[in-house]
Amino acid sequence: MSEPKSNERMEKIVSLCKRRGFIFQSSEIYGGINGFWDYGPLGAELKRNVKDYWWRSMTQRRDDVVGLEATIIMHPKIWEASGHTSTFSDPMVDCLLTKKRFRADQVDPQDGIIYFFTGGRDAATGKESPESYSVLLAAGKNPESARKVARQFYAARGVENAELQGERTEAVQGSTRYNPENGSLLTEPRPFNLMFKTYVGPVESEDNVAYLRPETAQAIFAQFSNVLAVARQKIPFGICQIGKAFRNEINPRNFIFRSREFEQMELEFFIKPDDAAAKSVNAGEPGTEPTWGWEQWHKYWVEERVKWYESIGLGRDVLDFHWQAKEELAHYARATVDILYKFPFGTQELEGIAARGNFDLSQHQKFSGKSMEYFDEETKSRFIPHVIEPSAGVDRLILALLCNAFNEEEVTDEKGNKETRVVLKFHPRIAPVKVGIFPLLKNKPELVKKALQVRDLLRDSMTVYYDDTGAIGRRYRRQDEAGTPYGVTIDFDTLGETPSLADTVTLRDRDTMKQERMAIADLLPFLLGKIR
RNA sequence: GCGAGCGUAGCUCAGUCUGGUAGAGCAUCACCUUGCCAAGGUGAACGUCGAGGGUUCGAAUCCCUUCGCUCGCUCCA
Repeated sequence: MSEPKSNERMEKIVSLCKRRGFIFQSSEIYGGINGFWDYGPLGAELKRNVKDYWWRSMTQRRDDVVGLEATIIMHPKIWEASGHTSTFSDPMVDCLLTKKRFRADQVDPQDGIIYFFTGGRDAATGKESPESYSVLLAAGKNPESARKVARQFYAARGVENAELQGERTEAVQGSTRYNPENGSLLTEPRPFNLMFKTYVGPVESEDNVAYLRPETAQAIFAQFSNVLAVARQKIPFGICQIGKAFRNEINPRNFIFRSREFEQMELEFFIKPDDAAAKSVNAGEPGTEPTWGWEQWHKYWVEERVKWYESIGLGRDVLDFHWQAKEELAHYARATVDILYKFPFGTQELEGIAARGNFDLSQHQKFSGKSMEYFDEETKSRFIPHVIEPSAGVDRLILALLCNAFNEEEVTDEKGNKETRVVLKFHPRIAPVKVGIFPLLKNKPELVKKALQVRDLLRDSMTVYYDDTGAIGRRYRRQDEAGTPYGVTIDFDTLGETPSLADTVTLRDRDTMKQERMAIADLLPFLLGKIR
């Protein structure tokens, strides 16, 4: 079985994250807090690189996307319009026998006879349970099967072979209080609100309830008109945002994969409805973007996003794709593609690319009373734009990058001993530290001086890590675990011991462990070429 | 939220059954030594044994509560 192995791999990754300062548990000195994680020195750099690169790719390098940075707490009506207030607080019920959980509104109504019991008692041991319980039995079925379920219920409470107390029956129609699978009574419906609630202002009253946003998308819709008015953009165009979002998850799992406070990178790309696009002047010429319908735009963004993942080292071989079936789609979506990564704990979603129709803008128009219509000069038509939404989770992407980079290699040293080299093979674009700078020996001031000069030469352009402690091999390995793609060593040849090699250094490649000599003057252009 | 397992140094773990006041390896830091892949030597620092309470002359060890982590179920609009 590969199951224990993958857990072992995950444990090694979690351990490395802590040991090297990528990720710590939040509030650890107080025992931690479930579902919250902090990024340490290397993790903070890694995350910043990922977000910066996304931002550059999505907006700075494009003409048709602009940015937004909105607040986390917004007007509570936003969540009514989006549907979060109702759908994010489904009452849940649990089966008292099997503990299986249902959404209260999804329990099928049933008819039949309810068998009530006031308790169970074991005549042999004298043990008893005074808990009342009931079972719903479909009409015409054997009453013994209801009693059997009840005896299981009392057995689970420590009363074996219970004699059932106080049996009585009652016919019902359309009850949703019983588990359709076994007839057992369910718990009372309990609300599960996944939005974090707070109060704006000092008084905690129902009038000033507010929520921490459960997604960043709604802020973009809410500010659509303002951005449209100032950005000098014509549809199709997009608004993107990076920011924190909060969900009071019932059960956070898998390290930082599902946490209660997390960060999203979202684009809302606004397009013409298909009928408006069809009226465009270039209609009939395939591939002319203003005429594209939603399906073409949806495919376009899936492809763009996959290329982006490839450009930071997550190739198609480690990704997977899931085109959601009609019945899986959320209420707002016409189509959704999930981009998944093959994590050690299973293949899980990194990003969802949804075609949302005009659901969100229509809802905000309805709830706010403000028009969300766009006037298209070209076709002289007025419409509420439709939207394609690529929405990625930053933290789960970080986890995917860590899992993908994590390698344990068998290496043989000069004495023939085998040992394990742990190396994080990050793409240089996102690696937290780009280059390590090492004087071969610390106790030779000329080497140290020269090394510090090289450090200063590179430091303005990238993250560098200067290290002069211990043996050179140890320093290389230390940077391997941090995922630093290059190591530069200043040796006696750099100082001119071999005149032809003066002012050259060795450049060590993390992945191949090979070294080449390079002139100091060539370092900066070479490294910039790799990390941009 | 339910069930099971786990929580001892930065990391990996021993010690818990059978109460007597905490250990190993690795890592870290300093100095010495260094000539390119975790070399060697000397020394140092690091734990109220997840937290709180109880039993006891005495608790890492027994009991209760709680928090956290892992797995299964559930949930993931």
